[in-house]
Amino acid sequence: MPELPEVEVVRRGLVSWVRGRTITAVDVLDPRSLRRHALGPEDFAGNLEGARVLDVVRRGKFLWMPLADTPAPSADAAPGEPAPAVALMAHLGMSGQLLMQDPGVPDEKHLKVRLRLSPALGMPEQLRFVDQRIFGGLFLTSLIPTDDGGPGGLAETPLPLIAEEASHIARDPLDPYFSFDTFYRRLRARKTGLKRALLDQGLVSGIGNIYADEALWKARLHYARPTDTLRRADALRVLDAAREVMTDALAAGGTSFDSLYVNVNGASGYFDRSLNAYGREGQECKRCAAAGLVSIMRREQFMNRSSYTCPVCQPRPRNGRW
DNA sequence: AACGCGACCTGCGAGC
DNA sequence: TGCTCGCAGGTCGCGT
Repeated sequence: MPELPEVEVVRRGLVSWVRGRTITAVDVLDPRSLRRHALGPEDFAGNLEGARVLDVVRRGKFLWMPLADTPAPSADAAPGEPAPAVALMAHLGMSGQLLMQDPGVPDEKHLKVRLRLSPALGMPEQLRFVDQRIFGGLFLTSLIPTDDGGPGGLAETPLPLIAEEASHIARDPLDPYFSFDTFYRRLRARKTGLKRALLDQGLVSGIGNIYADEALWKARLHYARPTDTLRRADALRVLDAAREVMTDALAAGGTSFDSLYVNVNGASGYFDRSLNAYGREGQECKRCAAAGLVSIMRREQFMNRSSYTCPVCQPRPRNGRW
């Protein structure tokens, strides 16, 4: 669901509301949303109550809040040893939302976790995690040192620490520290199709099914194009396309078809009006139409999900070659 | 080691 | 009306 632009919209919204505030109470309404917190809901709540939120940072689609003043470290920690840095991690999965709400607002149908925050003038007092499909979730994670410059993303204060659970995630194309050379070298070493590689968060992060199709369309490349035959110019074109489409989507407040994808204030983005490939089965390819040609966008199953392509300007690679 | 599939969930609309 | 099916923007873990 939410891909990089949607998660970044949430991060930007959240940071102004929660930075510096203390979590005073935690209500876990559905423990399934804490599936990745191995120690259970009581441990989760107990460690959060009294903690202060230092920032909101992101790596790919993972979002986390480094915390201060978390309760005492575990009993087996050596005396005098500083408590390990801890963060509240959030992943929105396919349908997760993080919403700032006033206490009087009725519980959302799929409200899973409520964090009550210390009062602050003119600011909502609750941060709510709402998730219909429960593919997303919240959990606590350690922050571990990284030599790669920190979470990067578009964090205001990139720390030289990264959430352990996100340490396998590559940088995203909008990250100033993203290295095209590294990406291209690793891409060429793979024996797989281009779209599968674009969706691999360990190779390049933030791209999901919508923006992969948009970037491939823009770059005139087919999703099954073998990565080990990609020329540098092809890879650069599709990466630049991903960057453009995600930058535009970010400026529009993200893509959303319905109320499932909203910012922290509950508002939807407008980027769906700008989509050229995703969801356009049966409609004319806009680029072909502009050139006076008629070509109908098609939808195919790939990786158990839909892929939208123009049969004319994104021809399927033949016998493993271009 | 890397690839590719199935599992994890709920809800909606289409078709019968 | 009510059932079934297919579909939905992600990630992880397993088998090969």
